[in-house]
Amino acid sequence: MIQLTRAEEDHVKAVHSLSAGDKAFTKDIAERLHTKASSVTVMLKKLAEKGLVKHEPYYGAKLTVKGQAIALRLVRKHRLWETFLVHRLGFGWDEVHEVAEQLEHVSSEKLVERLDEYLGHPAFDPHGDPIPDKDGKVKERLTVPLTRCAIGDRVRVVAVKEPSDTLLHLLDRKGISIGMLLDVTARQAFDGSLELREKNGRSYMLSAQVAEHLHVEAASARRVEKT
Amino acid sequence: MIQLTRAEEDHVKAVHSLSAGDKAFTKDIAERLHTKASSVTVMLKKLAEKGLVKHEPYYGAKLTVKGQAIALRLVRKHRLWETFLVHRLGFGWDEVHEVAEQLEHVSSEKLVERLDEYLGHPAFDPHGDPIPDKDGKVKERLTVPLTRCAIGDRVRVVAVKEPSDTLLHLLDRKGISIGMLLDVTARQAFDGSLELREKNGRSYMLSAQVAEHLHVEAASARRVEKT
DNA sequence: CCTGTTTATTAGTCTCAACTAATTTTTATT
DNA sequence: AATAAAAATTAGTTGAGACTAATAAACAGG
Repeated sequence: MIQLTRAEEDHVKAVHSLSAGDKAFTKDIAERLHTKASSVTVMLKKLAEKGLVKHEPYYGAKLTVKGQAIALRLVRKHRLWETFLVHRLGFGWDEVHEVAEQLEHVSSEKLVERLDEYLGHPAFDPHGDPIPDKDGKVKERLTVPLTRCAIGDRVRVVAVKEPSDTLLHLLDRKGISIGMLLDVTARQAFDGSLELREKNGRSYMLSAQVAEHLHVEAASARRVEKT
Repeated sequence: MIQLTRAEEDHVKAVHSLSAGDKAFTKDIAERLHTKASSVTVMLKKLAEKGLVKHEPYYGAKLTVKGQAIALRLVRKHRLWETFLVHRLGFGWDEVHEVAEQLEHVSSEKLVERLDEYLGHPAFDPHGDPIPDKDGKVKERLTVPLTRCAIGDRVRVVAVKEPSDTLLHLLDRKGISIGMLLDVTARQAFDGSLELREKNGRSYMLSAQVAEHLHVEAASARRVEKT
């Protein structure tokens, strides 16, 4: 198991999350890492030499199998730490990203496995994103953005995608959280905003922008997770 | 609160632990950090400019008040993490130093305070070393090396000083741990080795080298700690 | 008190990972 | 198709933090 520098790990992870199915582009990686395109190019060349990345100059980068494995281990660590921070230390879900970003670079196989065990092998993190297991396997779920739902649907909130601190803060304010069971009661024609109702009668108004980030599954589907 | 690099933090901590009361020497710092004296000199100059260290060339270094505060925060973090690893994740006390060394550099005020709370504000770490509180205060105890004890003394093991992995491993093998109540039953004239007996009748033989590292307090003194 | 040894410092080099500026390639627009 | 705009790469600097080699200061033994 090769030991990478922090910068190398950051780049591998960025390529991973920016190359959904396809390639990641230099500019986007630079933006993600708050760095410049030229620095990224150099790093991609280095990672290509190490066999972690396939880099086609001017056409983007994707991970090799080896790179994938490393990225998944980093994602695993990141999400386990987020889970720890929220479920054990009582952090708000809008406060954990930064810290987990640091913790994920601590290198100790044993630490990760013990932490996983301590948390009860959670399958999803506090934002609803799947946590890869020791072998990089993730529990897939069929989820759709709330915007895709029809009036009358009964759904369960299972994830917040691209969870910026401001979005999470807004959801906290409105009282929306992972696991909630909601009925879609109305959609405004003017702005696409949604009205939702909980079985206890409480109702919620969400803008289309917010609803786009909330992923749900049909309420009938049984939940897989429980941390 | 100035943000230091990892190397800077390591040097501050090294000066702290090597300058017990007095000064820390370049050579010793270098040895501690697995680096060379020349590198240390350069770093000391830098830390002196930042006002964290008083460096008298050729005569060693000591921390300023500012440097002290930083060192104590690092020690606090290190020992809290060690406690977490042992008491929550079930690590052996001989396995935690390396990992805590990494974790102590994670910078998040909130994380440290939450962790402290989660662990129940422990006053001592798994090796018996005191954990500075938020304000850098440590609970002092009057302890002596086991070698200083007389035949017939009843003592409680409270700390393992300079706990190398090999020493801790040996103690594990012999079944010696923090908190044990022991009677000093004999001392061999030939090599200074000690014989000790537990109230349950089990007896232990410890070499003088080992006994030197085991710090104890008179058994009558009530224990301060409980994690 | 001199001299060899130990310890520290200075000077100069190297690697990593960032940067800016200049150049090249691709893409988009007329 | 020509050219402007956008994106990527290359070249050359910089700073941090390590290193080696050379020099300087402090110390210890005779």
